[in-house]
Amino acid sequence: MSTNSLHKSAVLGGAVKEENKASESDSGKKSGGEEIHVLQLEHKLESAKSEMNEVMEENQRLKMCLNRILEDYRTLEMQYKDVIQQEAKNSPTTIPTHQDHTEEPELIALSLGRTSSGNIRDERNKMPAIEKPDEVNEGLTLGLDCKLDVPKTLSQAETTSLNPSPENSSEEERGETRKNKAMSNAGEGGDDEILQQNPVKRARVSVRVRCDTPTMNDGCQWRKYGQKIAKGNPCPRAYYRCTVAPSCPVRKQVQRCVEDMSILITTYEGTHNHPLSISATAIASTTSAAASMLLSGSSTSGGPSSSSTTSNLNGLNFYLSENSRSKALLPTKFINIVILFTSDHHS
DNA sequence: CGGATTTGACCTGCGC
DNA sequence: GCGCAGGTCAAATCCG
Repeated sequence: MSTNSLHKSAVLGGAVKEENKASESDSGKKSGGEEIHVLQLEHKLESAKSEMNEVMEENQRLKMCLNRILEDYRTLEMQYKDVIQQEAKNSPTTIPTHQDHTEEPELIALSLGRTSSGNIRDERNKMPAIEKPDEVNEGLTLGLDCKLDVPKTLSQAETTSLNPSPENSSEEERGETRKNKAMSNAGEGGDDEILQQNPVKRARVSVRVRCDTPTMNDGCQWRKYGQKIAKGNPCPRAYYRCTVAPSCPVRKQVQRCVEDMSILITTYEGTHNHPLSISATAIASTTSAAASMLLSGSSTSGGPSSSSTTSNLNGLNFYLSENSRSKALLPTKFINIVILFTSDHHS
């Protein structure tokens, strides 16, 4: 995970040495009239050193982050196995298999890690057909992929179409305009139709960071596609779309907090269907871990309809809340997970 | 000149 | 049914 950063620091270190050599040889040959040049080189050396230190610090943070995630994963894995064993003991004939978790009502499932994108079909494709190689889709993609599973009454065919897999989510990204969706709502089955028929809830992760820059550098490439003045907040809300991969369904909203203008609220929606950069992976995995922790807690204490759950993990404050439109003016199809960065963890 | 951003118009969902 | 607000589109504009 952090090997690229390590490599980066190694390369940086090499560059520093090179410059150091150069400055030494220069100072030996040249006269005092070129001291300015030597000073410039020393200045560069200092800046390179500080940059290297920053990279090393980032490496340390990423390592710690990875360790935390691995620990969480192992803990959850153990708990999962225990639950399986207990359920198998209690009612071995009636308990559904856990691969088929769609039969458990109100269960929130969060996937972290490999996502099998399946076949990205290209019906009604208006965008340039950029065929993604399978190995990209099968690569390690870290992202938030949360869903509320549907009640038992739904058929298997329906439940399989519910999963917000990249196949489904990418369908939104095939250049299909909302106009076309509206026109096709009566006939063809699109995401919106599915969502209307079935109460699938996608996760939205809000990251609140004290940040002076217009946007938080999260390692991804984004393209702005809209801006709105939201009610109750004079600061405009900007809408961004991930442009790392042409079919990536991930979007984010960026808005300043109305109470504290120095706080930047970045809301991520969707799952990346492409490999992420190191810093992006760190953020995605952190949010996923937080969401996993919170969702698992809330699902056992009354389900996601409960108002909110708060927790703390290594200096990060998390709370999970399902926004109802009347309260937060957000679509009810989303579960909103808010992450407060109380320390300067933003990249 | 191509890609990114801006911005007004339009669509959709929800509450009354 | 109407109005409002959020979200998206796409033409115009900007910028490197």
